[in-house]
Amino acid sequence: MKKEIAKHYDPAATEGPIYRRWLEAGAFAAFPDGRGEDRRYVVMMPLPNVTGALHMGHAMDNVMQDLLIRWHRMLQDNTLWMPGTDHAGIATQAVVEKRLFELEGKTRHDIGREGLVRRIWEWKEEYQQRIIGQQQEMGCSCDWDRQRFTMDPVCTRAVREAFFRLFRDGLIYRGDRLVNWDCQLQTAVSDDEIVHETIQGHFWHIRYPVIEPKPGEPPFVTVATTRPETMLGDTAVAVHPDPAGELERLITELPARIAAAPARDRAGLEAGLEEARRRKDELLPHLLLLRTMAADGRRVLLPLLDRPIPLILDEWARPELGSGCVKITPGHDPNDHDVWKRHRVEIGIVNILNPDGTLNANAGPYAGMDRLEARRKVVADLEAGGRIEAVEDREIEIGHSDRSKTPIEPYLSKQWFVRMGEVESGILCGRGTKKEFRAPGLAQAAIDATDPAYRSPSGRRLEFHPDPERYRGTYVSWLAEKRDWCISRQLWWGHRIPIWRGSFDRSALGGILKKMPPASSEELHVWVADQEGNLLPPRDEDLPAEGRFDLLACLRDPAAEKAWAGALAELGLVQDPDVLDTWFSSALWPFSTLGWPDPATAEVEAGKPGLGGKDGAPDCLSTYYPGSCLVTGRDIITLWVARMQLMGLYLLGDVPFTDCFIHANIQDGKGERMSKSKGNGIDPADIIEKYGADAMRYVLCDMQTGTQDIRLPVQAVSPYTGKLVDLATARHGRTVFTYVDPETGKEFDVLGTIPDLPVAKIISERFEVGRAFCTKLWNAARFALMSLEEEPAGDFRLFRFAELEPEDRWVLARLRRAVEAVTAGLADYNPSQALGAAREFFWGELCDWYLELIKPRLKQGAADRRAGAVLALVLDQVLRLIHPFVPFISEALWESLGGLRPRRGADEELDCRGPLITAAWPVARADWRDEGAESDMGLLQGVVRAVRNWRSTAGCPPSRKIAAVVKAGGEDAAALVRTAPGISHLAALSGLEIRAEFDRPKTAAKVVHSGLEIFLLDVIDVEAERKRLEAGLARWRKDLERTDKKLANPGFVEKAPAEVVAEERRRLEAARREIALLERSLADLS
RNA sequence: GGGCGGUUAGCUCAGCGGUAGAGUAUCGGUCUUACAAACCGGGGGCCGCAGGUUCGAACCCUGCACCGCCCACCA
Repeated sequence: MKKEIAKHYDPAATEGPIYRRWLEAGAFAAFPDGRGEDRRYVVMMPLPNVTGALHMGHAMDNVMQDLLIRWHRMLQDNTLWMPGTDHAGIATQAVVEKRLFELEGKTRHDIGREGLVRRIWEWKEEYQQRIIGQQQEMGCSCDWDRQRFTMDPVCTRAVREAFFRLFRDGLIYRGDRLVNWDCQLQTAVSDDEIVHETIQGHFWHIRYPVIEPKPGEPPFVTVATTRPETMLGDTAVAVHPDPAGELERLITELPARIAAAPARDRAGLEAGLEEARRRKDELLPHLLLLRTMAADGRRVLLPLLDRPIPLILDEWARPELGSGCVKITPGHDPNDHDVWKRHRVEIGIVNILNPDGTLNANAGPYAGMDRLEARRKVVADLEAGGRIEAVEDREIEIGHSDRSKTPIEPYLSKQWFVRMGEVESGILCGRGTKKEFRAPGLAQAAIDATDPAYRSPSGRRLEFHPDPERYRGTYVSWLAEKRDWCISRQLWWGHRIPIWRGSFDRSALGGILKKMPPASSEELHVWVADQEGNLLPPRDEDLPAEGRFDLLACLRDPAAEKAWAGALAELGLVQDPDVLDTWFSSALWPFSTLGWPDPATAEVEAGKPGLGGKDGAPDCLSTYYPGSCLVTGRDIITLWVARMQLMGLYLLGDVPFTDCFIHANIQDGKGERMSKSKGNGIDPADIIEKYGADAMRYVLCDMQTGTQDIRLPVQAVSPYTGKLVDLATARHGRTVFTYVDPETGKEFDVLGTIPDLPVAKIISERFEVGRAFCTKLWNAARFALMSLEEEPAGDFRLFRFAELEPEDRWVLARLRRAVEAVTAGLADYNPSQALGAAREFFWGELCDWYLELIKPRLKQGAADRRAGAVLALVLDQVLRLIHPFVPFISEALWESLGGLRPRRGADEELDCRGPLITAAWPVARADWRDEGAESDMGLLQGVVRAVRNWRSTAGCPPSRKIAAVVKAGGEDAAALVRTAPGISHLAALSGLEIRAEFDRPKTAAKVVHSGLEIFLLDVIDVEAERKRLEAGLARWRKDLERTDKKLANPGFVEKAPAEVVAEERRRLEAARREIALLERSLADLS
């Protein structure tokens, strides 16, 4: 079968059809089968949010996964890559709400919960399609039939089951906490969803008058704040219980710390010491007085509201800072909240905020104002009342919501939490499984799972790559805080919390508990919570005699809900309106997608493969859990990796994956992380359109070297001049998405967000490397295929390594090394190294040397079939090696190769059936070693390079053939005889003689290479020749001098390892030899 | 404020104790029948700065400077 191969590679015409063929062949599909545990490879895709389209950072993430998956598929593992998308609760709702307001001027309250959720589903459908389209364009070989969304029925069921189990085990509680409140989205957000920004602010010092001061007592105390409006919620002023001792301790300890501190910190510490001493002398009497007043129960009057509040003693008030006194606002400051917890009986707690950020009735005359407006008014009123002692300008760090970009307010509200820390008597992990074990607490279980010395009951642990210790440090240090995880969000988009609750007085509680529906403990779990949030068993006789209590009832699944929710409602319990943090459902992703808790009954969409076992085959959960490798960026380690680990360990008794590959982040030309919101993101589709998917993948793999981050400078093609504009230096226009063309001063857009501005295409010359590689691959294959066309495909003969020519054996020996190097690079999570090894073999050895060498043999046709057979074999192996990196072009060439040469191999016939995507990964054959051939080729390359070098400096083009004589004897001569035809061909010689003795004719040039003298006849230009020889001599003399000096150093000779010294001696000898030859050549010239 | 990482050719990055590397850009040459999106050849580096350890330092140690990332409650 003859098939024309196009002269140029056209990615756009090739990629789509190839991808469709893979899909039709079911090449991405995974099914449980008989392959053992060590032959599975499972990757769970980090779920892209459905908030928007993907950028190059996602492309990196997806390409890394596809690389590993394709490699393992070729290793013949049972390979599952589970794709999916995340509902991304807060982020998606924020985007849709924003759009609703911009386009229709409506808020979520105008269209209601149902209406908003419906719109978010519409948005999700649109962006999910867009994301899948992008991933398919990149060549991602995920099992699309198994694709999941975090709000699919099967995932939702897992969320509910996980919640039920955590709740039953007392690991979920409802607490009165200060949370990070987003006043715009009106929800709590987690610490991880906050970004801190430094802004210019003020520090106000305010005087609170002392109520009826006694003689000698100060008329007021001064406190300071950056948020003056919070004073409306003050319930105390604190002073340190032992200011003298505290200052003394500082003065004693600081000198030691100063001595140990780095120089740059010293000045600050010394100033601190000086200040502490000054305070001891000047401020201490005042503080001691205040302490006595506090102990005496004295009070101060809160200005503006004229509310008496107590002076209290608490260590939070640091005598070395500010006035030594601190206002206490338990409702709006986390530290003050802690103070309140220590002084519950003495002081109150006041919430002054409404959920939307306006002040409530507790703010008295300021009620109804926005908090920032109130701040101005409070300051003005305090000033008018002479209460402001001083105002300082100061840089302050303000937490902003990552989603709405508005300042976060600490806000007192009831939220749901997962208990991360140790639990008395520990927690049972993997309950009901064979891997059941006890752990001190959720966070500790996840920490232990990464300890190299630790062996889980399953024998598995988690390891990070490519820098195990560094990333483990990030993971452990975050988990070690064991901060309870706030899982409730006041949103409408997400998994509803499956709790029905009511608040009852102790007197009513007994009766309610008696009337609880007769649901089994497998359907319903009930806790009673006291005002502190402590969980108590719902037994009337065990409860405290009085107080107010929350009754919390969790219904396990929709069936239980259907059966008993009505009964709960009749008792006065209502379902909690909140939804779960999006990370709660994504933490379950490694097993919720596989049908946990029961694959047999997992509900999947029509037409999708089921998750239960069929015809005796195991089910998906037992086959694909635990998974293999999670591929993601550093920032996700705490947000997601840690949470998947602890959920997997708790619910299934095993780590969800054993390896975590942390890849580099993509930065823009300024070195800032690429992100859509920054406006510096680029759509992989732009790059694919211009350079092709393989070119993009090639470059992403090549950039992934193991360092932190990768700079990707991009340029825009100016829509005004057509010239390139470097976005790293261009000025922004009216938004971060627009830039100003430096030449015309006109503005353009890069994302198509501003309707009236022209859009500039984005390019990055980095990707030209990838395109060049594809072109080279295409051309080399085209040459090979054209050559192979010459002979009939039918008469395949399996040649033996030993019967091949030296260059054939050389290329196979090099192939063997390349297979080892590529495999090792992939195993080490170093795609760049793996790709480099493949490229070096393909380009630097196969194309540059082997193909050129065998051209004459290929022309001989039937006389020597060996070159063609080796060529087909090596091309086969190169395509396999390169396929995970550049899947489209390699698959296309594989098809052409198969058409011409369906049977390939040497020593052993290869299995070449089927598409490349499922072909076997190359094996490094131990018997393809040939040091003799490699040394012959080394000589050939050296001589050819020497002649080319001379040609270049002498300006003698290859079209001018030259006769040459090499003076050599012994083994060198024998090797030259073997390689002479190749040398002649590659160095464009008209003839090459090897002689033991030869005197240079006057018309010959001479070049030397490793002791050999090469005479190029009838070419001489004496002056040019002299200059060239002198330059060579200078280089060698410099080398000799360096080596000589090194060997003359007795320290070196005595202390350096013997082989290093021997190597230097060899160098010295080589230099002397070359110098002697060159000197003789120079002498010959005259 | 704490932690982690980076600083090597114009650019993007390897190398991490034994003569400074790749790709790209640049310069010179070549249309050698697969490939000018190529081939051949060349130039270009106080390996951020200052000390130290070592026979020997881009590499190890200690400072300093600048850049980036993560974490953080200082009134």
